[in-house]
Amino acid sequence: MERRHGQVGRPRSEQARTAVLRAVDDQLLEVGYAAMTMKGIAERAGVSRQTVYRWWSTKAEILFEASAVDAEQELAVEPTGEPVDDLTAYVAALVDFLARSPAGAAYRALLGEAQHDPAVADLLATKDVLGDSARTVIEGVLGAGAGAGPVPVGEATALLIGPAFFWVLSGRDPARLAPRELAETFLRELRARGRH
Amino acid sequence: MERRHGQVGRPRSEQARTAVLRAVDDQLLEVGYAAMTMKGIAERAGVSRQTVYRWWSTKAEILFEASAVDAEQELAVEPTGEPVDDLTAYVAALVDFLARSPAGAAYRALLGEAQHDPAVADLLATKDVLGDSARTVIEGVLGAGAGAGPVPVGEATALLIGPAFFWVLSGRDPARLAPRELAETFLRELRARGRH
Amino acid sequence: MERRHGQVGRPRSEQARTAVLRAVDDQLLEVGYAAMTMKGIAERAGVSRQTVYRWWSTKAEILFEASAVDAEQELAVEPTGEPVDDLTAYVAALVDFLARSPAGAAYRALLGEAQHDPAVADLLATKDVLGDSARTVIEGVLGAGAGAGPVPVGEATALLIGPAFFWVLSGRDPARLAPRELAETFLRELRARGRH
Amino acid sequence: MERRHGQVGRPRSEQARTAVLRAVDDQLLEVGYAAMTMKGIAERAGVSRQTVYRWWSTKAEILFEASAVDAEQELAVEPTGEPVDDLTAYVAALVDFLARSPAGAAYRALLGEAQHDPAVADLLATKDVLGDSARTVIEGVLGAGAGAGPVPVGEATALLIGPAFFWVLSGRDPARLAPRELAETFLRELRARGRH
DNA sequence: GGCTAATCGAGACGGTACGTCACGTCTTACT
DNA sequence: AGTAAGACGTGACGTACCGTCTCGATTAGCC
Repeated sequence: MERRHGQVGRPRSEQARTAVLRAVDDQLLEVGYAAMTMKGIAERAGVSRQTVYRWWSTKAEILFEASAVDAEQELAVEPTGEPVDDLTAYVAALVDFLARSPAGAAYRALLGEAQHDPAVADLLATKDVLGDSARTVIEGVLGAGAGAGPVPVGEATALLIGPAFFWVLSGRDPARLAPRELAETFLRELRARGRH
Repeated sequence: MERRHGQVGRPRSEQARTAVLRAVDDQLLEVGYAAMTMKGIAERAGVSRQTVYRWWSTKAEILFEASAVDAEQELAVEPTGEPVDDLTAYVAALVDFLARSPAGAAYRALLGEAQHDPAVADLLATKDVLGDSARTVIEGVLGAGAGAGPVPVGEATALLIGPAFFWVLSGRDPARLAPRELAETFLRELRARGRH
Repeated sequence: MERRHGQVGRPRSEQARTAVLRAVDDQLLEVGYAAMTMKGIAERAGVSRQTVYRWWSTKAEILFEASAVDAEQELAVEPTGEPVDDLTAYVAALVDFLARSPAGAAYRALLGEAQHDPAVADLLATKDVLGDSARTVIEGVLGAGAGAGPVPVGEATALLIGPAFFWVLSGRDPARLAPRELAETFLRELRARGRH
Repeated sequence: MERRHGQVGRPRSEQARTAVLRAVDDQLLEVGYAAMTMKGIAERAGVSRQTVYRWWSTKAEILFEASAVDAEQELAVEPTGEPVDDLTAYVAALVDFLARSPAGAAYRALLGEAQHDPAVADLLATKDVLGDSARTVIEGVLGAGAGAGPVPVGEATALLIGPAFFWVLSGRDPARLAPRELAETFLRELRARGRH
């Protein structure tokens, strides 16, 4: 009776899985997060409602799985060796992501839900997309181990991301944001604190 | 047939209005924004559902009306004449508001909704609670007309609010935030830009 | 605040009620009891599912309400003064009802359900359609107060109804049943017992 | 490669078959016919759902196979040579079967289903459990070939079974039934008709 | 004091999505 | 070929809230 290796029963349909992830992306753009329903996703994916529920509990979970990979890619910047340029590129990528990318729309929707739904907050807490990307850039600029310096990485992250984050989420025009100035401001502050 | 002045018919019940606003506040704390329903609000207020719909279209509208005044009060700081102290007090008030106050919970819920619901975004755009309070403080520190200086007020606002805003909304622990350091950082940057 | 007389709220829609009762009758004939669903009834009636559930809990309840009146009418026979004729007419009506009438099909379906669903059994127990009609006929033949005679009415009822009831429910051909013989048998037995 | 006689491949598991039949009996008593499901039977039997479906189409089929043998046994009475006693014993057995025996509960459930499900009606028509047992008793009393007498066996069967059958299926209390009186009534009628 | 008109409560209405359940079929690996 | 396991599409279940509607009752200004 015992089964030692290999899976038992019919294997999960990879086709169904990707169809759902694609459907949730489409639905987000077409009808928006609020109007998105489990039923609608299933129908759009050509998959039964039961199958959706078998693998995901909420639309937030599906959206998270569907957008996490994209988010990481869109927030990665190649280091050039020049701190100001790297930081500027990152801030620009951040604004693009938050304000213009589909994956960013998903992220904003989830972060919005997280403000009043603890389950979604927990979900987002499993992967700090913004914080991770910012830390990577900051450490690339300062050298690894920068967190041991005068500014803890967590706080530095907030200084770097905060202004752009607030700008976009409060509904301000992303075109009126100057990534290079934010990058320079951040660098200036790092150096100022270093002098103490 | 036309009536030029004065309303005809039974006047709106002020009692019903305040009961609804109170109910929406209570419900937010008790069940949270997501689980809040028009039906629940009506029942909690001891008012018919029709009456709620007669005066508000969505729970967001009610919540906005119920929390706007509180928000303004909680974000106002008395000027002391000492820039660092004023800014520190403001940042502290901001964190308290966002992370600990009921009115702040309402604001975060609405801002969250706004990320995926244009109607709520429009609603929030009618009153820039955070921006206005920040501008008041900044102008108090620099003197009015500071916006004409080297840093536009809008951008300065983002620099001041951004880090704390991101910190709280991304689910980080508000206790680990140092308002005074953020205030000093902000002041340093203002002066640095002034030297150009 | 107190309301002394008259109904409160929107009154129940008589149109919806009759549409549902009619729909359940139609569905029984068209798709049969087993394939009948609350959803199907609602759609057929042009009524929302919620409205059906508001007034009835199960399809059995609806069917019972829809067929009870018909059943009573179909089982009523006019007394002629001649016992054998009255009893024969009744048995004939009983066979017609059970084997050929829509209301009888409803009754058989409900009685069938009642064999394995206590809720339906309770429902049927609220109105003994067959027993009542038989008692009326028997008392018409013997004179009221016949129950005080040698044969309790309950038992007499079983003697009169039983054979035809078994015949139809066990799937035998109703055409091969001779109502007059059953009526004569019943009368003979009544007299035989009277002689003891 | 070809195999000429005997079956090819793994033979049907007798263990699985009996486990299913036992499970369906258990389930009938524990949860009742209505709440009995193919899934539940399979799990209870420790057998895969597919295996159940391979050998039976519906729960009615399984139940029929599981209870038919028991039914026959419970309705068989040993002849004593005394007509009244034999008939009385039979009626008593019939009432016990219908009202108190697990196999009888299965029979009632199936007969109930048959009232609104033609497939079940066909199934039951393959074996006239009640009719056969009654015919055996009647022929034992009258001598074989009794059907050629004044009362066709089919009709006699209905006279003998009908009252008790109606009594139980219409939900009346089986304890208030007098088997001996029904047996005597039946005998009286047989003799009365014989005199014509 | 009667009339008109808008509000209020209650609650029924048609909708639509929810999350669950059982159905009967299928696709694996194993025996 | 039979079996256990379990995913699949299907479709009804009963519930919840949506926003609208129809009632009777209430409360004001106006004639």
